[in-house]
Amino acid sequence: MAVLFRLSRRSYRGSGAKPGKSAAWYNARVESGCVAGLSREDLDLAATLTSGQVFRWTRAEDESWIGTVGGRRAKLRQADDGRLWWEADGPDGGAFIRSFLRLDDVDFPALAEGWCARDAHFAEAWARQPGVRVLRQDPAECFFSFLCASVAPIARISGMLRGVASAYGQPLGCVGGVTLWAFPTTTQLAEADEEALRALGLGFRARRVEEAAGVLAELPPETLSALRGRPHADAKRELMRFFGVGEKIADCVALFSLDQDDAIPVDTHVWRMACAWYTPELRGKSLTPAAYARVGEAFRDRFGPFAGWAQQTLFYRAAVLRARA
DNA sequence: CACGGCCCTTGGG
DNA sequence: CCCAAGGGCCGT
Repeated sequence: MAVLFRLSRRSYRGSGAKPGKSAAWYNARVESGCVAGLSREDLDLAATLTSGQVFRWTRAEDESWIGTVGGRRAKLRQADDGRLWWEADGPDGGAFIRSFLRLDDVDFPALAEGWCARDAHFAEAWARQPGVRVLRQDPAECFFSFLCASVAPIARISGMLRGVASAYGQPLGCVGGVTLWAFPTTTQLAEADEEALRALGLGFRARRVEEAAGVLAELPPETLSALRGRPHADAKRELMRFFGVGEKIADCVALFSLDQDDAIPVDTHVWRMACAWYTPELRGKSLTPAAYARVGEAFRDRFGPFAGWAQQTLFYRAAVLRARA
């Protein structure tokens, strides 16, 4: 594992020239299939893709969802009976989709049943919206997504990331009426300077993205994905070496892309719920590192090794459903 | 260690 | 028009 160094502000500034993206036709073989035996409790595709863990999926006119994962295009549609119809770039499109949705390694309804019996607040959130899974994202896209997510509503995060992808990522043509770009590689993203990123609406996040891309471009491409399987504390410490990455963002990356299912990202919503329900002794206090650790402990104590999944259902209720109300 | 000021912008009321 | 939005850093 390469050692990552937290950089101070880089003196070098790139030219800002955008990489050529004209002659990029993507010709991977498209595969298709169906995942049978899925219920709405196993997966609610629409809720999962709008739950604030991914930001570049769009709904097509035929109710299907179009997006990319790690440079592969995918089209997903969940039928009323729960079955999931998919199209994706090969090879092994079916395994690729199952991995993204974590269908093979997490029995979500079984976990939720236990949590409903144990926790009335989870039960209420689950009754309103079951099937909000935690995805296995591409670690690099997840990392930059949450670097852009500071103090921004989901709609704005989506706008920033679409801008970044279309400016610096590989064009992948049009699927179901939706124009797709791969999320830029760190090498491509390292071409962006702060000014260009600010022009895309990133605001104070522009410097953070520029510096992180510059660091990652000098490291092996698998640097972030190599954090999978590392102890949570180690992975978190590595991530927090980047300027702009604190505990919350590190936990988001760990949970949503590194299979760290017990990571608890403590944002304002989770903090409020914790103070109200799980850690009343923290009411009125500020979210210090000690308090942050205490909230994570309380969630893990209550929900166990997949506490991050419980957190996502509670977050969906507190943030997404409330925002729509 | 705890607290507050500050950073950018924009979607939505 | 105004506000709040899934933070983090840097001072005190």
